[in-house]
Amino acid sequence: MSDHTERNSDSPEHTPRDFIRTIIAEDLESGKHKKLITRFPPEPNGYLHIGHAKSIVLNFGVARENGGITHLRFDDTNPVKESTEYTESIKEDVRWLGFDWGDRLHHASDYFDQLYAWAVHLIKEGKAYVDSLSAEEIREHRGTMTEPGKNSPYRKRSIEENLDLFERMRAGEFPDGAHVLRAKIDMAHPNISMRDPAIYRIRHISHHMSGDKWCIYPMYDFAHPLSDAIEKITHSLCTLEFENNRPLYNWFVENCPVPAVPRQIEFARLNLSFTIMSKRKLKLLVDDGHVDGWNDPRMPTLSGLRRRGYTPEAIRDFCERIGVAKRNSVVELAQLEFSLRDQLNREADRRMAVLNPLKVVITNYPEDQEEELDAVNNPENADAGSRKVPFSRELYLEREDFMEEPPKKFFRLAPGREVRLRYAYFITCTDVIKDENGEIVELHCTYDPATKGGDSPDGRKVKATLHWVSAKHAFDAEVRLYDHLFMNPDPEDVPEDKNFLHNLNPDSLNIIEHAKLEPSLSSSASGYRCQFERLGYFCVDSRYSEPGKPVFNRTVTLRDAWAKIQKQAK
RNA sequence: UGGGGUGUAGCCAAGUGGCAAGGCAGCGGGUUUUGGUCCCGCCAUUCGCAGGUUCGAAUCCUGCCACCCCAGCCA
Repeated sequence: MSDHTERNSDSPEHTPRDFIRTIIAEDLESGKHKKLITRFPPEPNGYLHIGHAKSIVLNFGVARENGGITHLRFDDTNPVKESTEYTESIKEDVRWLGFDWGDRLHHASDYFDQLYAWAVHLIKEGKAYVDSLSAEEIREHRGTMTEPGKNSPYRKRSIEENLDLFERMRAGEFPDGAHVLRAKIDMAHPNISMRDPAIYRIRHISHHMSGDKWCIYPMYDFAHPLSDAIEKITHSLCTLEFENNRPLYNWFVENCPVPAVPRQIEFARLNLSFTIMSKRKLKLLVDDGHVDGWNDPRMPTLSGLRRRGYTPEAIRDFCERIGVAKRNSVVELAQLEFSLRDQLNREADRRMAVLNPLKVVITNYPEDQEEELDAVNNPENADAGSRKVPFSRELYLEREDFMEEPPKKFFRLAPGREVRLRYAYFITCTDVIKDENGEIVELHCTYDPATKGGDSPDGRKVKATLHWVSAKHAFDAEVRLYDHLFMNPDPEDVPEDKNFLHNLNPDSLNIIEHAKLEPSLSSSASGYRCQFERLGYFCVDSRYSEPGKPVFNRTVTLRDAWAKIQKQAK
């Protein structure tokens, strides 16, 4: 099944980490089930997002831990909204996340014949009937949350008539909406989903899998439990909003001659601060051009996170850390970013890049001299080795790393102050060159040749180490900086007359067209990830990059104590 | 106002009658050629509220309050 490195697989399997694992452990221990089978059942009507990742990690994870298996099953019972474009993206995303369903790829549509047979079975048992009321009339008969519903006048049709009508529905004799097959349960049931729910509707539309074979399609409430039963799913894990449907789920399983009895267990779906998870709303962002597409790096879709530079390991780690419970909750985005940085810190190579360049001339460095300095690739991983970085008389430093009148807690470069250039030399600022508007255009500094490599033989200290790039050797590239797509931690928190679009962050994308990168970055391939020292983790964008002309996305910033100090000062 | 759920720190989350795990965030300190990482320390006398049972209650009982879900021929 999963072939990724199992960082957490050493966790004591005998101590369940959540209520679902506790239930499963009991069922396995009691012998109720000999083998665990779970399933991930997406409807192919959109792209997968980080919320789906929680479900995927849970379903595949719990099976793996217990020597069980997981099916990937497309819940494709509504051809009006589904397509193969979505099934393909879903398979790609599940694979990317690191999970393998093997030969267990299924579709609810694979079971249409069996489902139809069981619908006929229910009719024969007097437990289903064809209703010919209009959709609106059915709604009127349903009652309300506090009042019972009323029986449809068609509820007492004979079994023979129901059989005939249902067969003709299937044969295409009726237009959409003319009839519907309903389970005969109890129109006065306090649980509205038990008030004779529809189980088949007429839809003259071809299906992405079954083509034009059918013009009637089963409803979720009917198809899902029975598909689970057909596949002998032992534990059917879904989100809280289906809790109301569980009695119905069980009713179908109990009233059809199924080969196994699955158990539905509900858990809270993932909510993330500064993020929306609704497929409908994400689609709106795409359709209205607020983002670049489903895989825009600011989107919470798996394809968006992937393009942004997130790793599957980090997403899995996040899903494992947040746990599984029944209480509605909103996880802070910082939690996701922690898992990301945790991995990238260990694995990403370091590089130097200057986003907002300020020219610096080392006045006592020989005009035509150049040298190659050794730079460690990853201080967290000696195996990553080192590289050479060119140094010369003219350099670029980050503008924010110099202040003419530094406040007390600023310990980077300032007039007369000495700092270290990473892997290079100590330099001291001697002059500040300004243009006619008083803007700083250049700095003059001197270097101490004895500090080559960054160590001072006399043991003197500097309070800051800055990243830099040799001007002559710098490689120009576009760098895209991302911020929260929404300004409010709760995007839905808006004034009376507004919707979530009101909270869109106008500064969620900041494009730097000419960042100065160290030359080793010029040949970076799409998807390449590294840390730009002191700035954050970046990756080569898969959409805008061209051979020899990489465009970088900022995946996430580094934690920044100085930024925190500045923020507090305000 | 019917039914189904859920309330433990700023955010997640264990805990199931024996004296409030862990993570994130935050704060303080140490190390550091990234103001990163790492390390150390602090961060709930109290578990939605009020009663009750008990030697002992976040855990059991009663009542109340708050929030979420359900009236698709969506899933």
